[in-house]
Amino acid sequence: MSSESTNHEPPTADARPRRRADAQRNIGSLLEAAKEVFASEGVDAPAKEIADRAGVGVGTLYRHFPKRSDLVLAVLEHDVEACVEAARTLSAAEEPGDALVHWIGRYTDVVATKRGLAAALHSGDAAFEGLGQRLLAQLEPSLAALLERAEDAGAIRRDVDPDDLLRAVAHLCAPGPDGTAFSQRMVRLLLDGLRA
Amino acid sequence: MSSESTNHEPPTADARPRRRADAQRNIGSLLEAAKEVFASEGVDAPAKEIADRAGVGVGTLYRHFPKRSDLVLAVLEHDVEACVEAARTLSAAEEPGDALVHWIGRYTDVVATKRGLAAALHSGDAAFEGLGQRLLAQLEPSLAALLERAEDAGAIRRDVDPDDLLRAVAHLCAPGPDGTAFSQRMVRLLLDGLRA
DNA sequence: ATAGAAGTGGAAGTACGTTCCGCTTCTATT
DNA sequence: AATAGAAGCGGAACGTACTTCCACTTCTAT
Repeated sequence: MSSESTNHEPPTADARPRRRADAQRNIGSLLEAAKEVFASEGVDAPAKEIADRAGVGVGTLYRHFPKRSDLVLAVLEHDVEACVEAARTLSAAEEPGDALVHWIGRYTDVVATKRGLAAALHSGDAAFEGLGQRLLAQLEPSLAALLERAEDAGAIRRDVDPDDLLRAVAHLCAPGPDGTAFSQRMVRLLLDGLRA
Repeated sequence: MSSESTNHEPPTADARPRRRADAQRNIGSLLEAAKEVFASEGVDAPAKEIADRAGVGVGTLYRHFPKRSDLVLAVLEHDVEACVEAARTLSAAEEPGDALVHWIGRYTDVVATKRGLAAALHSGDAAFEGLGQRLLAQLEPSLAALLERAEDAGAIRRDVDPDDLLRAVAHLCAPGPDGTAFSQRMVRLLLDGLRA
């Protein structure tokens, strides 16, 4: 909980001169508060809860993050970047098949760990409009590269779409009575279905 | 849309003397209305919508179906029974492996067709408490029988839990941009993972 | 120091779920 | 057919949450 390095641009990032210092501070507080609240109550926790914990009014929350999905995405940014990075690292360090499996495992963890994320992704709720698309857009290239490499190595079949796979895993990550164990089992089963 | 044959017992069915005729009629109207509304707006449609369409007050809806899951389950009853029946029929008529695949296909249709059902099942929303458990309880024996037969025939691996499979398929059935096509594709992939 | 832009907070409007209870309708009984 | 009491009904009332809006505050460039 120290650095606020990432420069945030919720809406269109363009010819903005600069952002007032207090606004920047509030955005930081909101992100921190949201991370905590999301972890303990899920991504559909009341807006007031987050605003209160951040010490700002709800208006400020909505100003910076008009849709719930903006906030979720911002909180997830770090995880998503880590996934993209991991794809590079794994691809360089492991066999094509292993790299793929390990990366999927990591992605599974990210989604399964965020309480209510999987449900939110497919709730159809307007507040989460586009969340799935945006996550997909960021991760699709990473997975596509891993898949292609595995295909070329003959480790997996050739008819699997990266978007499909990302969506499927996200679906399977809804929390159940036995924590993430169920998710892990099912994702493994799905991966078995991938083999050539 | 003609017969109201099924005798409904939302709560505990026991030493109830009888049910007033108008109440029985209202329950019928509510089920019919709910089926229509669920189909067009999803299982989390506003309660008033359903009550209005049935021509009753919201109080009446809540009296007969205290939790949303009671209503959903009642509407699904017919589909669930058809699934149970299909398990018997398919098991008698087809090869073990084929029977399993066809049955899963049918189950997939049932879940994928109900707008919002998959999302509701894992929303964690209190209103849907126990819905998953109850559906699982009704369908588990059917699938267990099919699985065992397929296992004995050497068609599939032996480490698959019927509950897991039912839950996994239900998860995969959340509606996406391409209708049920995605669900079907993913379930097929999962089934490929099942092979011995 | 100051003008004006940027940002803030929370009240107000909206929507929906759920409960509660006075009133209506049914049914068993005579 | 009349009637008493049980069963059921409707919808107003209340609570919770989302979202918008604008008078007011705070910041920053000059």
